[in-house]
Amino acid sequence: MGTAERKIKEKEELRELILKSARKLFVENGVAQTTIRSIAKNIDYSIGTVYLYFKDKNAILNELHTQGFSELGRQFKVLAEVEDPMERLIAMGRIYLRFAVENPEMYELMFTLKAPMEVLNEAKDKEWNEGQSAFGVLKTTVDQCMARKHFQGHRLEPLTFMIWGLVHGMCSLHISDRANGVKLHDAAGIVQAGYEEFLKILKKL
Amino acid sequence: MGTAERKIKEKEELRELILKSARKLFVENGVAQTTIRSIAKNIDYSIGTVYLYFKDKNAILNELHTQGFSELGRQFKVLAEVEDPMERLIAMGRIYLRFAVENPEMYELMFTLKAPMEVLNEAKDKEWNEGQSAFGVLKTTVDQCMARKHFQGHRLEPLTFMIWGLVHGMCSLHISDRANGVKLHDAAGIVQAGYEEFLKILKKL
DNA sequence: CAAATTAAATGAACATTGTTCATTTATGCA
DNA sequence: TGCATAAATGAACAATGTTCATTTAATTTG
Repeated sequence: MGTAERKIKEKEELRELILKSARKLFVENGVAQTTIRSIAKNIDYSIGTVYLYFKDKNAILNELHTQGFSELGRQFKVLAEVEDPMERLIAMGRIYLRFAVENPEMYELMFTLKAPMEVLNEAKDKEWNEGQSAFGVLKTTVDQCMARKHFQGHRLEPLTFMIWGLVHGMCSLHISDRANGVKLHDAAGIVQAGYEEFLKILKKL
Repeated sequence: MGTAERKIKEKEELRELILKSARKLFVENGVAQTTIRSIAKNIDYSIGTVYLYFKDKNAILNELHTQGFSELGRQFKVLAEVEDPMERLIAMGRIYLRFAVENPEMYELMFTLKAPMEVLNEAKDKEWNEGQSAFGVLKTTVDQCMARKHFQGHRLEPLTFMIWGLVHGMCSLHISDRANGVKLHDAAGIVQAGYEEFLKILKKL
């Protein structure tokens, strides 16, 4: 069945095209400003066609949110070369920060917006795998740091959450425009500067 | 002119009524689910009346966002009694965390949602006073800690931003439903637990 | 106090959105 | 070529933010 295979491939290609278009518009104009109509228009298909490939707008958001985690994970790949877990932890934070600052719309989709998570809420027993595995990677690294006698007296899970929160919080304040009041630095600079302070603390732990 | 005064007061009262209704609906059903229509219906006025008192929906969001800062500021009042700046810093964090966990919708309005900030973007040279003064309070406390030889080798502004980010980040992850994957604790518990880890670190600085 | 003027309130109407679905068009097969 | 299936369409609906001509109420004035 050569034709059947081709059709499946074609369907997959259109699906990808929709996602690509959606993403482009998100990045250019923001998630809120991107409508199903604008996505459809962008690829010269009708509104209805988009709904043939995605249940609703949230499904698109969720898919892109997953793509975001794939990309962040890809950027994390270089960390495998870093032997020392503490160094790896530090490098991981840097990559995370850079990703957030360079891809604010994607970051919002991944860590802030409720919409992409509603897909999970609808289907019972669905879990946020992306987040859990990302958290798992961080936790493993922190655990390895602890094995080397760092973070003595700390509890693994809450400490990991705190570190995640620290990095996420600075990104989040920056992206939601709340870090503007801190004027001594350019918008993205304060995030980096804040991280440097964290590193000074890390050295002591 | 007694009548003129009364009219001004009446106008102010209806304005407050709209805000009160809006806030009630926000807290009950979430910001996204609260429409101008539902606000109007809730107080038995027409849609148009709401627009007589507020330019648009963002103006209502902005006003409530400001109310949120007033309330958080009120809760911070007890901190005046805490002499030691480090203790004060710790207590401030606790109050902040509790406020966020107890008032998630308000917190989102204050620190996450873009809409209430758009009011500022429209009018040039307007600043985010609420955020800046809140940041200022935190900065002053950190500065006093530094005067007592804590945080040696750190820079005031970036360190303050880092601490704010740390606390905000955990709240933000919790509220946006991203802390669910961390299963060993109940939803709000992980935020507290994370903060405890931060305190362990603080003791050493 | 009645008429006129001003202020306040109304809700129909519009534009924009997400979403659905009966209809049309294209495609693959006998 | 005709038929059955798949894909695509876009009109139409409901919900939303917003506007504005009209109505209603209140106040002032002669």
